[in-house]
Amino acid sequence: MDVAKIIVDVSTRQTNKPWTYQIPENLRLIVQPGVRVQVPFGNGGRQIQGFVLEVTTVEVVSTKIKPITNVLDLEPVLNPELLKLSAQIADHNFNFRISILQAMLPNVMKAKYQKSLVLFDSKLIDDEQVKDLFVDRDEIPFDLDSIPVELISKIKHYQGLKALGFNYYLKDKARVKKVKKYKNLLTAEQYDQMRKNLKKNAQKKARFLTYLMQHVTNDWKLVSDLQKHLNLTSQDITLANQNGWITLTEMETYRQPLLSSEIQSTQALELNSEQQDAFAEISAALMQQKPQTFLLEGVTGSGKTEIYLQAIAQTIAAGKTALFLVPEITLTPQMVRRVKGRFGDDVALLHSALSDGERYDEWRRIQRQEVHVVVGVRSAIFAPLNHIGLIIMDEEHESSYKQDDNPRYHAREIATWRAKYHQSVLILGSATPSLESRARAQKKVYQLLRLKKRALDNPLPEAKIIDMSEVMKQNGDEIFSPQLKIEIEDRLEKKEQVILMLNRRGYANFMMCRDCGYVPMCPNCDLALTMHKDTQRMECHVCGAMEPIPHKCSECGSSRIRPFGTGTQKVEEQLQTLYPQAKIIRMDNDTTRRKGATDRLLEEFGAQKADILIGTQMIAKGLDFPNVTLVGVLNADTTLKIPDYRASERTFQLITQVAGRAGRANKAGSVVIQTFNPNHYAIRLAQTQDYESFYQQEMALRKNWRYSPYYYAIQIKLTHPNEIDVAKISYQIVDWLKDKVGSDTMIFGPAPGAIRRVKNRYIYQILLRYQFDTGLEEILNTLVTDAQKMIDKNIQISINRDPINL
DNA sequence: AGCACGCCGACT
DNA sequence: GTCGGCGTGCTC
Repeated sequence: MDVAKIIVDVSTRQTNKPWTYQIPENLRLIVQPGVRVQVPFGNGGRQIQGFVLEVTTVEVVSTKIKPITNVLDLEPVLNPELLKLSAQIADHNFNFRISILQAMLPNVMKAKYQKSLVLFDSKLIDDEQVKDLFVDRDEIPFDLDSIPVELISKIKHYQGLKALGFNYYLKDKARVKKVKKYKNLLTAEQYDQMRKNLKKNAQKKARFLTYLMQHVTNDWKLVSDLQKHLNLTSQDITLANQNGWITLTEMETYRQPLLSSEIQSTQALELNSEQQDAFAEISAALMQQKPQTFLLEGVTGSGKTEIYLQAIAQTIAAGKTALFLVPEITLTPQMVRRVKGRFGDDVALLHSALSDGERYDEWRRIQRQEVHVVVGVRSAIFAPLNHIGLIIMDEEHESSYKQDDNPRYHAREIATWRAKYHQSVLILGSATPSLESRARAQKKVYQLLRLKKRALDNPLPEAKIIDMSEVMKQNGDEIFSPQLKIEIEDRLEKKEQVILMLNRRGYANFMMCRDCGYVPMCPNCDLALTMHKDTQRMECHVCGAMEPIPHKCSECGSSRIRPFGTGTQKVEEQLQTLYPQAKIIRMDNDTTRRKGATDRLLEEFGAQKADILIGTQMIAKGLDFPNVTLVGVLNADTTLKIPDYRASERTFQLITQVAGRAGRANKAGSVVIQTFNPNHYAIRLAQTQDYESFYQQEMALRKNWRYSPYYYAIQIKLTHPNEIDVAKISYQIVDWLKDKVGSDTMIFGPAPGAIRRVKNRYIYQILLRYQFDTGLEEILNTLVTDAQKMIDKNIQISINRDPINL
């Protein structure tokens, strides 16, 4: 019997392996690895989506094997490479395979399920409420929005009597956009003849026929163009069709967010000698088709992008394809214009700002091998390109390439895997490489290419460090130092622009009662609520819970409850008071949540409609505004204080990057860094943009403390509604692990999470650090599979490799 | 996840 | 004696 091994769309450990389904005779030719199918699952008649991994024949026929209901794709949507990759990512990151498979495809291809209630026999129903559900239909959608909860048990009752039943539907949200096209049916002479035969007053028809006569071709043209041009109604078109002037058809089209025809094409720029040296190395590897990884380390403005573009050009010329990953925030319209300007329609764009339909279309263009270049964010690493010759990961140190929630994977890990699979060149680029990558370059696993100069030869901005504890002592201002104010005033006067970064959104960090010290906390999490003045709410930045701003302390009744700490909103307010004439733009999670808001704000700032841009770390990256000559880091310590061994690395990267925003064109820029730790090495070295020294110092510390890149880290996170239970279980798991892990593997904890409770679940974590432990992956996969049923059903375990947040 | 099955308390 | 509450375990 022909059967298919299928991964079903049920996210549990027990279903994280292929299930066998019979292939019905009529589907035998279509069912093949990589297609999506619809299969029955469970004994309730439920229909779910599945992915075919392989097709085989079995001798022994188990009665349990059910047949596939239907096929959702005529052609595979996942190629053998991606199917294979999905298994490895799932195992390596302790994910469900189904969620990886879904992450590889556009959102619209994820199954949408609908359940409906069907009336079998109305005579068996005597309850009026239930009868009323079916007014003029005998099938209604069944969901808790449309069915009153109190009717559920009655419905179950009638289901037992066979008066009612359920139907299950699986919907494919993928919609292909169609467009109307027409083709000429007659020759120019014939059109001319018809025009002559028209009545004198048929002016519109005459214009129509003249146009057709002048534009006779043998291909399909857009009806919409015709209509726009001659101001025709759809009736005119139908008539022309009936008269035999033209023939009509509907054709598939792509939703194109940015037409390449609207983009000016650009030429390759000339490389300076440093860039040429780096490019020569990459070019040689591409030419020899040598699988080589490069770490391109270059200060902001050193012209990394131009090297990428020329490497892509060379890849295309060799008949191969290129994958270009950039972090979310750097994929700005300017960036898109630059790439599309160079490669035109040969580029597909996978960006989170696209609508689901647009992303689906871009994906299909890639799937059909209609493009050679893919530019996109993290998930674009799964783009179904064949014959990959080059993969580029810009800003490779960016933490947005790794996501701590499902599905967990690091785009760099996948880039490495795919580069190896395709034997292609991989370029990791950054001004401040992750220590992991820089260390690999040290060990010659990667080839290090360095760009030390800015491409346009303008000097790096001059940076000052301001000791805020001194400022506090002298005039009590905790937001702006006098030095920073002087510089801001200077720029306002000169009509130059200012960027200020404060890595904390909201108005005030928290509220506190001055009499009893009470701090309003989130009801669901162990965390103080942040005050937001614009929405007049107290907001939890972890679970999103909101409360009104208290005017009286709920503990002691005192009205002396005040905001403490500073967020972007407060800075904006104070700045506006200090400089009423200045136009200020604030960019943080709150002002950019709406779609397109980020681009709009940046465009406004770029067009110099504002003097000051204040924002969280999202403004640190990739922006290139020539008129910005001052960058202020208001509180460099916010990232430094995070309890994570990467705190110094992140602080260094952030300050270095934001400092790079100053003076990018011909104007000299300056940077003011305000801090309470003026002598911290991360801040000192960021002042001089001295990555190499930072790398040396930080590596010594990491070695000493046995952190990455010397040791790998795996975090086991346990959550449970009860704090005592989660602690108990955590200790049991540590005991269980102790006998099984390798001899050099260190187990830390269990310890309560940095935030002890999130969304009413208590958090405990265990940290494993090791250098070599080949059996660990399997042990941990066993742990997630078995722990739940063996210990406590309420426990949730998630395992996270190299976690970003500890 | 979502469904059925089964064991227990409350009610006809 | 029956209904329906939720805890438990299985799904090709």
